[in-house]
This record gives sequence, C-alpha cells and structure tokens, in this order.
Amino acid sequence: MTAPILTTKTTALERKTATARVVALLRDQILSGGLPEGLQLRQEKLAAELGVSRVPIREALHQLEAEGLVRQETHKGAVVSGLSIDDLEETYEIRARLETWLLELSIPLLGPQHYARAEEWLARMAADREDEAWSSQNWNFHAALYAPANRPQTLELVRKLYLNAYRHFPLPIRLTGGRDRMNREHQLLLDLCKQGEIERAKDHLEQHILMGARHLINRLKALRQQGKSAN
Amino acid sequence: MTAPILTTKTTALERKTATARVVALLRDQILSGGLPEGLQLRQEKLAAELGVSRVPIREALHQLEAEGLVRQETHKGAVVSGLSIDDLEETYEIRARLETWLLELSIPLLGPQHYARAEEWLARMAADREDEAWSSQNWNFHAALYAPANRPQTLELVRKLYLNAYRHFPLPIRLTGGRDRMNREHQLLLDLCKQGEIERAKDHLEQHILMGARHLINRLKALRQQGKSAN
DNA sequence: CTTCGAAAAATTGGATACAATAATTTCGCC
DNA sequence: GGCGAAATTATTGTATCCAATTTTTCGAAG
Repeated sequence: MTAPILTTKTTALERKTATARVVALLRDQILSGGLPEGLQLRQEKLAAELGVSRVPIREALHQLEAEGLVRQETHKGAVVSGLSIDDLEETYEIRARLETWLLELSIPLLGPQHYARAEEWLARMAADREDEAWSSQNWNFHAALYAPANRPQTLELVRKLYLNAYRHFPLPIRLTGGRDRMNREHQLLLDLCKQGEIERAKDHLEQHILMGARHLINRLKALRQQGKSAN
Repeated sequence: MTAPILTTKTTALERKTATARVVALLRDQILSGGLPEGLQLRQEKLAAELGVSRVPIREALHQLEAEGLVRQETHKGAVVSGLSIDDLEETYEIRARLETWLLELSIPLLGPQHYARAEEWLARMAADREDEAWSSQNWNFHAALYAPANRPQTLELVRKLYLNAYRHFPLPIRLTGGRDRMNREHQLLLDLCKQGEIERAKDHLEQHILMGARHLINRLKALRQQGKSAN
C-alpha cells in the first residue's frame, strides 16, 4: 500500500462516525462535571449545537445509558445520572477490593520502568499545583502500579468507577485532606512496593482509598444537607 | 382514574419502546447462547424479523455494544462479541474477589428467611435434573446468600459477569465436574455460613469459583483446539 | 488458473419526515 | 381570581429516504 497523495480528506480523528464523536464528547463533559447531574439532555438542542441530526444523538444517548452516565425514561428524555451517597461509598469499596488485589499481583512483578512511570506521575501532580488535571494524574499513578498485574478488564472496570465517582465532588472539596497528605500516602505506597511489603502495601492502599472516600463523602454530605436547607 | 374500558391497546409489556424490546430480546438471545459468538447481526434482517425499522435496531446495537455483548466497526456492522480464554479467567477472578467480599459482609446478617430462599434454589436445582435453567438457579442461590450484604451495584456487576461468562461454554461441558460435586459444594457453603465460619466459607467459595472456572476453561481449551485442527 | 481492478450490489451511517406521547397554554366556568 | 378540561405546543419514537463505504462480482490480462 502506498502513501496517500493528498490528505484533504477527513483527519484520522474525524473519520469516526458522528455517533462516536457525540458519545466521546458527552462522556467527557459528563465525567468532567461540565454537564451536572440531573440536567435534561434535549435531543434537538444537542443536535443543533453539535451540528448533526437527532439520529446520532439518540444512538449516543442509548450508549451512555448503558454506561450508566444518563438515564432515559420513555417519552421523557434523558437526564445526566447521579450517584447517591450509598452508591458512592459502594463504588469506593469495590475499588478498594479490586485495587488491593491488582497491587498484590503487581508487586512481585514491578520493575524499574514501572517505578519510573509512577514517579513521573507523582512529579506531575506535585508540579501542576493548582491544576484540575490532578484526578487524571492520580489515576495514572495508580494504574502504573497495577500495570504488571496484566488484568485489563479489572483495570478498565476500576478506571470507570474512579472517573464516575469523581465528578460528583465539586472541585472545592476534591482535594480535601490536602495534597500534602495525598503526596505522602502515594510516596509511602511506592516505597512499600519497592520493599516488596505486599501485605503492608495492600493495607495502606485500602486505607488510602477508603479514608479518602470517607473524607470526600463527609464533606459532600454536609454540602448536600446545607443545599437542602438553603432551598 | 377509572379502569380502561377496553384493553385493545398494547399490553403492559409491549408498552415499552421498540428499541427497549429489541435490546431485551437480543440480550436474552446472546446471553443464552442462541446467537453464537462471531455472528453478524445485519440490521435489515433483524428489522424484518422483528417487524420494526432499522432505527430501533441501531439504537439497540449501540446499547448492547456499551454492555459489551456486541462489537461494532464503522461501516462493517455488528457481531456478537466473544471472550478470550484470558478474559474468561479474569472474569472468574473478579467474581472470586467480589463474591468472597459479599459473603463476608453477609454471613453475620444471614437469617432464616435467607437460608430458606437459598435452600429453595438448591432444591430446584436438584429437581430440574436435566434442565437448562440450572445456571439461572445457581445464580439465584448465590445471590440469596449475598442479599443481606446490601451492595446492589456489586451484586449487579457480579451478576453480569456470571451471565456473560456462561454463554461461552457449550451446554455439554457446562456441568462438567458433575452436578453431584456442585451440590456438595453448595451444601457445604451453606453449612459454613450457618455456623458463622466466615474465613472457611470465604475460602471454600473462592475454591468453588476458581476451581469451577478451571474445569470449564480446560475443557473449553480442548474443544477450541480440536475445533481448529478440524478446520 | 490466478490476480488485479473496476463496476455492481449490499450494507451501514445520517437526515428528513411523520406519528405518538407528554407538557403547556388557553379558555370556559364557578 | 382560581380550577379543570380541551386545545396547542414541545418533545420523543419510528419509518422512510439518501449518502457514504464496504463487499462482492465479473472480466481481462498475465
């Protein structure tokens, strides 16, 4: 096969179907909090804004419904879905359960290249001090440690849980407990891995996840309570 | 509101949208093995068979794609998705990890009503000796034991993993190891729960899941190998 | 006989048009 | 003015039509 003469045609990215583009865009917007929980997603409006007909919009909404990001009721349309406090807590419990397992499998297989990647993400987190990219970097750090476990389905599942939880915490409370504590915990986790302290590393990771969740959820509870009385 | 004079209109079940009906039907067919892995799902053909236009079909396919039951490639259509041997193994590992956790949470909360339900499913499994409903009954037995844990997301997740794995095993090999062994293991699990032996129950459940998986997968491997050479 | 390529057919992706249902407004009545 | 029913509007669900792409067919050259 020879190289194409002209690349006047659509770029590689735009070569996806309209439906796929709509899915990607809406998913990003929802997961980043740009489209808040409870928002009505009107097909015609979305179609106009994105410059497509309603057909790709509808196909995208069905896909996002299956992913749990929106909920549809017959003849009433789609709304951005939310998670209850209980749902959030359970999400973190599942993560704790699966991530400690991934870590256990990983530790004996971790090599210099993995540590390098993990430390790179730690450094970026420390550098972008006020950035909102933190949650993505945080995930990449964790994922770097789980990579050698070679459990792609589990990793993908945990990633979805992670991303889907974060959007429910307003930015001001996301870094509760302080970056310093987070950095310390990450560093300790890394050290325990390097020392091959499987059990201690697992315990620490579990605490890291569950305690982080507890802090976040407590502040979210307070916020929601306050929001109610303010109505 | 007064009762309707005539019920000439659609029944309660048919009142769902065409898309929802198509999703439900295709999902059932795929999970039960009626539509084998790799089968091409032609939109027009499905539309004709189900008596709807292609639009609901396409919306349904997008939903099923997000559920992981079909895979779509641009302009090439949808095929029923399959799981590799590695995927199957990982599926069972995740189940082992999450179900032991559910059981741990459940055991202290299990009461007579839960045991009654569990035993009811055991009895049905013993009764329908040659039935294909076995896998569903088996799941219901397990679910009965996990109910008091009150972790709906986890339960649903595990249920999906369970159902999605089973369809890949042809019926002849599904009950490998024999119903007798299965019955014994289930009975032992139930006894350990009743005695409050949390750790032993967890260990036994883990073995039950992982060993069952190993048997099934070994036979599947042999079958696929044989299928290849027979080509 | 095989292989390459162009035309034809089949199939999917998307837009428009229409039907069914839900939400809103209007209007008569008290 | 307030209330309820009917009409109007808005929105979703489905079918039909057209465009874009892939697959197949078929023929000619090697």
